[in-house]
This record gives sequence, structure tokens and C-alpha cells, in this order.
Amino acid sequence: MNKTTRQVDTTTPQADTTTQQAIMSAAEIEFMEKGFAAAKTTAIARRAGVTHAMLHYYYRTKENLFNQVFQAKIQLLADSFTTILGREMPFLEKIEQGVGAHFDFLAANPRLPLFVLREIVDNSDRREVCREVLLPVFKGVIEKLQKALNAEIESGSVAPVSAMDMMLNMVSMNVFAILSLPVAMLLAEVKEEDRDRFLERRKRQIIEQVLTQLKAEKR
Amino acid sequence: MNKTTRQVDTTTPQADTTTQQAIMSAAEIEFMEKGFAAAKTTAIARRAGVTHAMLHYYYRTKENLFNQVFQAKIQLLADSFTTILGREMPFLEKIEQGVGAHFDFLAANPRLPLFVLREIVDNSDRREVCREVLLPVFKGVIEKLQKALNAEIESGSVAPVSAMDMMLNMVSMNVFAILSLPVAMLLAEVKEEDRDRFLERRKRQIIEQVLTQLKAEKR
DNA sequence: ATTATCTATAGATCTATAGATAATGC
DNA sequence: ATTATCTATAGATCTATAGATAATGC
Repeated sequence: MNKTTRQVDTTTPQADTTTQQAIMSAAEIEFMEKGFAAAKTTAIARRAGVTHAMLHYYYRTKENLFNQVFQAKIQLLADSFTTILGREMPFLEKIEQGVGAHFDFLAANPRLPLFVLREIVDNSDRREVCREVLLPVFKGVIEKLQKALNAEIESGSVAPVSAMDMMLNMVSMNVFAILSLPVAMLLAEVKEEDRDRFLERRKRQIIEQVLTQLKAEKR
Repeated sequence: MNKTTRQVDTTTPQADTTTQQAIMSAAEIEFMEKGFAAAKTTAIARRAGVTHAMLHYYYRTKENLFNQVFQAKIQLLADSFTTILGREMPFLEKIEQGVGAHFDFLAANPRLPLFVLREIVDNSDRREVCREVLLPVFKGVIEKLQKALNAEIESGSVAPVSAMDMMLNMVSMNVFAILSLPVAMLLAEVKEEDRDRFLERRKRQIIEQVLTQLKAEKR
């Protein structure tokens, strides 16, 4: 603590040594698979193909290394929300595309939800990272969605639903579909080779579900 | 392995010594909070107020102790599905009650979903336990639900939906509501004291959502 | 001079067991 | 005799750092 550390500046990506990068990649895999507590810095170094001391040379502590991985993953999660918006198309089609894109993102990053959820229970620091990165993005998306919804509601083409509720339903079903895939396949007795078909079917079903909600009878 | 163990029969609950029970209770708390990998037998013994050797005397290995906790939790989860059924009431009301009861169960056991999901990724033994305990229960529930649904569909009072999809939607939303509560509260900017109100509102919303699906226009 | 790398090791834990001793049930 | 409990310790790890040495950039 009271000694000068030989650590390199890791905030600017210019110092992207192969060793350092190898450690980061290995850390990403290990942390995503086992979580902070169960991951071992020795295993990370082994996977990166470097001596264990190098890990501490570049990242000083396990916590420090983890935080960088965590931050990056939260950022990835946030970006997945923004990319949906923007294109010009009919409202319902946009919703359809958006829900599908979010589903596909999760299917491509199946460990992400469990990783995040696991690490934020009981750790307020990490929750804070979530808040800082996700909140602005989330607010923006909800606001835009609500505006678009209001226009449609006024014109009478969709039922009066709140953007927040719709978003929660959508995220719930998508995240849980990926999160519970191992159990769901067990319970629905789906074989490994039918995995993708099963996912595709569920995706279709979720989109239907969201659309059904929008087309519900107006009260 | 090749020596006689002094371990007591733990399959019959008659040997419910205070020490043994204390260890089990402590283990339940530790494992639920930290997961298998991060939980320490030393911490469990400390929490139980017994010497660490006692833990190994009664349960021999950490794995063994964990498996007993895990089995019990899966059983609890399974039971939560069966208790819903049975009572006599109109179909829609039954659904409403069922969804609400499932939600309440999860709200009362908020760590259960993450605990189970975390432990079954990458561990086929534990997944097997899930399958054995949950599959028969799940099949039974789906079958009953589908029968009830078919009757209603035939009489034209509800839209043609599959019991499996309906079940998945319901479980998704309920589980995710509890699982994501910390993040959701962050994103929806809910204060700690409004937690219960927030949950109650979400519960109501999920029930509505399920009912909406049932009342959708028949095609 | 600074940066990168290796060897070696300190210092904490953690799981698990051995072996002694006390308490309990016939 | 059997069951329960304690003390002590073996044997693995795990995180982190010290200190030597090689490579690199002025």
C-alpha cells in the first residue's frame, strides 16, 4: 500500500501487451464461468499461459481484475438495449424486431445474465456500477418507447400499456428463457440437438406474447 | 474411503441431534447465500456454534452436506407447484390464485431461484437431481392444466393457448421479478421502503398479463 | 531507466482426518 | 460398546509480494 507499484496504466488501451490481453481474456472466461468467489487467479494465469506473478503485476489484485471484466460486461448489456432503436419501420414491426434482437443478444451471451445477477446480490459496489451504466440507457429507452406507445395508443391502434411494464415483461421472458434453458430442456425433455429449434420456438412465442398484450381489447 | 466411518445415519430424521441440526441450518444459510464454491465449512461450523470437526463427523464431506441442502431446496420448489391445484373455483379465478400463490412463494424464498440456477450450470449431477424431482411434478401440473384449458377452449371462454407456453410465461415473469428485484429497484428508482408495494404492483401486473393472454382474440 | 518476466516464498485459508477423551445406553 | 466432542495437524490451495534478471527505449 505504502510502496510504489510497478503497475501499468490499464485505463488507456494503448498498453495492450499480449500478456496483459491474454490475462484479461482468460479472466473473462474464468469469471464468467465460476463467478468471482470460485474463480482462482492461479487458474486464470494457467489458462492465459503466463506465470501467476504476471497477473498481479498487471492487475495487482483479483478484485481489480474482476472489476474490469464486470464493468465491460455491464457495458455490453447496456449497449444491447440501445442498438435496437433507430431504424424506421411500422411500430409493431419495430417491437417485433426489438424483442427478437434482445433475445438473440442473450442467446449469443448465455452466461451474461447469471453472471451479473450472481455478482450483484450482496455487493453494493457492483450494484452501483450497474446503476451508473444501466440507468441512463434504460431511462432513455423507456422514454422513447413510451412516446412511441402514446402515439399509437392515441390513434387507437394499440391498447393502453405502460412502457415500463412492457419492458419488464419482455426482459423477464427473454432473460429467463436463456437462464433457465438447462432446466427447461430437462423439463420439456428436449434433446441437445433440438436446442436451437427449442430456443427459436420460444423466441417466436415471446414475441407473440408481447404483441398479444399490445393488441388486447382497450378498456 | 477404505476405512470405517463413524458417520451416523442421516437419511432417517430420528437422529436429529441438536448439533447435527444446527450444522444443517447453518449450512442452509451459508450455501444459499454464497453457493457451494464460495461457502466455507469453517464458516458453517462457526455459524452453527460447533467445532469444525463436528461438521465432518456428521456429514463427512462438504459436497455431501451440500447435496442434502440442495435436495431439500429442489423438493421445496417442486412442492410449490403442486399446492396450487385442487381447490374448486372458476377457471380464471384458479389461474389468478395459482399465479399469485407462485409469486408469493418466490417472494418468501427470494434466494431460491438464483441458488438453483447457479448450482446446476456445469454440474450434471445436480441437474439430474432436478430432473428426478421436478419432472414428474411438472408433467402432472402441465397435464392437469392442459385438460382444464381444453375444456375452457372448447366452450369458447378462453383463447387457444398451450399449457406449456402459459406455464413458461408465468414462471418466467414470476422468477425474474424476484431474481431481478435488486436491479429492477435500481432501474425503476424504487426506495427500500417501497419494496413491498413495488412487488405487489408487479405481481398484479403479471396476473393481468397472464389473463390477457387467455382472453386474447381467438383466431 | 523502465518495463516485463521468472523463481521463490510468506502468510492465510480450507477441507479433511487422526487420535484422545468424555458422555450415553445396555 | 457406541456415540459425540475436542485438539491438533496434515496436506492442498490461494492471493499476493519480494527480489533477481532479462528486454526495451532513450
